[in-house]
Amino acid sequence: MLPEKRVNISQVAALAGVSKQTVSRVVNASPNVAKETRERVMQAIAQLGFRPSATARNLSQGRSYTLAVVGSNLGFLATDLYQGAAAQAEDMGYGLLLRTLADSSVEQVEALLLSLLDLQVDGVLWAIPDVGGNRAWLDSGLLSRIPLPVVFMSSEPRDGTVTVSFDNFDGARIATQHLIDSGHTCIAHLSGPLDWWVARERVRGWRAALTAAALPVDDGLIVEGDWSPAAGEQAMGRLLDTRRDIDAVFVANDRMALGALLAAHRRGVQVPQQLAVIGFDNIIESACFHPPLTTVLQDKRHHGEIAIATLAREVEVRLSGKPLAPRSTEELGHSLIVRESSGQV
Amino acid sequence: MLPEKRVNISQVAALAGVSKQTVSRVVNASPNVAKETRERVMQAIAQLGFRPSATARNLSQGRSYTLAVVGSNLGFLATDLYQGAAAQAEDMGYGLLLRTLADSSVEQVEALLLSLLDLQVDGVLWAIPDVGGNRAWLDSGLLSRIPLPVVFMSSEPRDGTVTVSFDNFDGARIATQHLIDSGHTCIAHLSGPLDWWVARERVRGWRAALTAAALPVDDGLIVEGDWSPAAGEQAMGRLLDTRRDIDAVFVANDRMALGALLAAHRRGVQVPQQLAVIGFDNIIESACFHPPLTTVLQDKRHHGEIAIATLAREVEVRLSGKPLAPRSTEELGHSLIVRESSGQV
DNA sequence: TTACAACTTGTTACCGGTAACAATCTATTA
DNA sequence: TAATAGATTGTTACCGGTAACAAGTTGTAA
Repeated sequence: MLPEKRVNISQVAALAGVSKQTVSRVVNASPNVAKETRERVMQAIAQLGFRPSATARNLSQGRSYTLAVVGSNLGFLATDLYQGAAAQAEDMGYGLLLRTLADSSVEQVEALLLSLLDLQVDGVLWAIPDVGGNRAWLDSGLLSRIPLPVVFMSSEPRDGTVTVSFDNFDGARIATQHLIDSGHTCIAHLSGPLDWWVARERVRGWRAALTAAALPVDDGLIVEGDWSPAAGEQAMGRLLDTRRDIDAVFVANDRMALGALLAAHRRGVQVPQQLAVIGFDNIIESACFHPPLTTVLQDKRHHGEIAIATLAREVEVRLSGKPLAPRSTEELGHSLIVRESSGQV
Repeated sequence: MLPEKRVNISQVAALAGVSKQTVSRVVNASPNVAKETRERVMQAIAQLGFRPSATARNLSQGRSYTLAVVGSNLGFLATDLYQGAAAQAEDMGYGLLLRTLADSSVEQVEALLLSLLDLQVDGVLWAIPDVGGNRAWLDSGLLSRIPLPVVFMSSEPRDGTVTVSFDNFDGARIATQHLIDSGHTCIAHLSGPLDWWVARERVRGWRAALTAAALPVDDGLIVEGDWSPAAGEQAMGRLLDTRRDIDAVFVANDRMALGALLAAHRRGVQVPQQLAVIGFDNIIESACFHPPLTTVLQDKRHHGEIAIATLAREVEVRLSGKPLAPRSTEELGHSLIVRESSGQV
C-alpha cells in the first residue's frame, strides 16, 4: 500500500505509542529496544508504509552515504569500470554520483570539490587519467584544505594521495617478454601519448624487458600514437616503411593494434609470420581481429570495484577520526591472453 | 579562505545584520532585496566563505536536483552515453546518480524506485534496454503509483511511458538500402538476439528495404547472434557454409560485423568483392577493420543528452502540476558512413 | 490628506530525521 | 535492604535551509 503522502517518523511513533527516537532505534536496528516494543513499532511501520527519508538523515548526520566519481571527456573510462564501481558501491551501502570535469585548473577542481562538499558527499573517486599537467592542482594543497577523501585511479603515486592503478609497467614487461620468448629480436613499440602516465609506464616496461634480454633498445623503435585505431595504422605504416628490420611490435592498446594490423595487411606483411603483434587491454573485439590478437588483460570491472572499496575504507578511517596514511597505493595485475597474432617463429 | 567548520546561513545573517530569510533571498537571487542589503549580505558571504548546504535545501524543498540513471549489466550502455547524460545534467543544474538493477522483477523494480524516492530524486532515466520480459513490471501499474517521472531509453513506445530511442527501423532500412543501391540482390542479415526490441526493429528495417525493392525476403537469410564478435564469426560462418548465393550482409552491430569479416577471411571470401558487409553503430574501431567497415552512425552521446533533457522537462511539468501526457516518444536519426566493406559491385 | 499598492524585511513554523542526555524501571550485588 | 549497573524509553535541541505570512516603509493616485 502506497500512502498518498509520505509518512514520517512522527506518525509511526504516534501509532505505536512511542517516541520518535524509539522508532528511529527500531529502524536502525539498535539493540536496546524491548522485543514487544520493536514488534509494535515494526507493525506500525508496515501498516503505514513508512520509509525513512534519506535526505533528513543526511542533514542530521552530516553525510550522504554517496560517493562521487569524477570523470572527464577523455574517453578513458570503460563501461565495465562504471559497472564494477556501481555494483561495489551498492554492495557497500553507498550511492554513486557521476560528475565530469572539463578542465583541471585549480579553480575548476576547487569549485568541483566544494560543490561535492555542499552535497555532503562522503568521498571522491578521481577517475580522470593522469595526463600532462592535470595533477598540478595537487601542488596547491587543495586536497589537504578540503575534508574529503579522494582516491585516484590510473595515477602516478604521490605523497598525500591514495591511488588504485594497474601495474602498467609490469603488464608491458609481460607483453614484451612474450614476444621475446617467441623468438623475436627486433621489437618495436607503438606507444600511447607520452604525456599519459600509463603510456610512459608501458614504454618503461617494454624497455625493461628488452634490457633484461640484452636486446637493443633503440628510440627509433618507438612511435607515439593517440590510442586511436587510425593513429595505430599511421604509426605502424611509418614503422613498416622505414624499419624493415623489425619482426615484432608491442602496441600499447588494442585499438591501435587494430590499426597496426590494417597497416600490415595494406602492405602485404603477414601477421604473425613476418610481424608478430601484441596488444594491451583485451577489448572484446580483439578476439576477432584478423588474426585474433594476443594481448594483455586488464580487468576494468575489478579496477572499479577495488577503487570503490578502497575509497569506502578511506571514508571510514576519516569518520573514525584516525589520521590518514600519507600515501597508499594499490596495484592490480595483468594476465596474458595468447592468440594468433604473436605466433611462434 | 576555507573556514574550519562549515558556515551556516545564520552566521551570515548575524554578520550582515539581517534575517536568515534575507540571506536566503540573496543566495537565490530573489529580486525583492534592496541593493545595499544585497551588497552587505554578499560581502558577509564572501567574508565567511559561506556555501549553502544542498542537503538542507533538499530537505526543505522536498527535492534533490538529482536524476538517477538506472543501468544493468547487459553491457549495453556506452561510455559516450554516460558522458552525454552527465554533461547535459550538469548544464541543466542536476546531479546524476548511477544505479544498477540486476533483475527486473516487479519487486526489485519497486524496491529500486522506492529507494530513489527516499533520496528525493527528481526523476529516473531508465537505461536498461528493452529485452525479453524486462518491461513486464510496467503492467503492474507501479509507475502510476510512484510519483516519479521516468524516461525510457531504447524502448518500445507504450502508453503511459516516455521514451527516447533511435529509430532503429529506419537505420536498418538505410543500411539495407545502401546494399541494394550498390547492386546487391541477395542480402542476408545477422541480427542481435531477437528478444531485444532494437534487434527486432533492425530486422524489420531490413525486411522493409528488401520488400520495397521487390527482393526476396527469406527467413533463412536471418541468423541470430548475441552482439558479440565471436557470435558474428560463428553466424557468418554458418551462413557462408550453407548459402553460397548471398552477396551481401547487413550485420546488426559493428562488433558482430568484425566477427563476420573474420569468418569471411577464414574461408577466403573476398570483402567486398564477393561479399559486401555493412554494420551498425560506427564504433571507433570500425574505421580500421579489414577492410574498413561501412556502417550506420548512432550518436550515443546525443542520445544521452536528449534523454536527460527530456527527463528534466518531464520533471518540470510534474512540479508545475500540469497533467502528464499519457505517452511521448522522441526518435533519433542515423547517418550512413560509407567505407570499403560495402564496395560497389 | 487618505488609501492603496509596491517594495522590503522579518517572524514563525516546518522539512524529517539523529545526537546527547535524562529519566525510569528492573535485576543483581554488597 | 540499599546501592548500582544495565536495559529501556523519552526529552530537548539541533542539522540548515525554505514556505507562508505578517509587518513596516515609501511613493503615488484619488
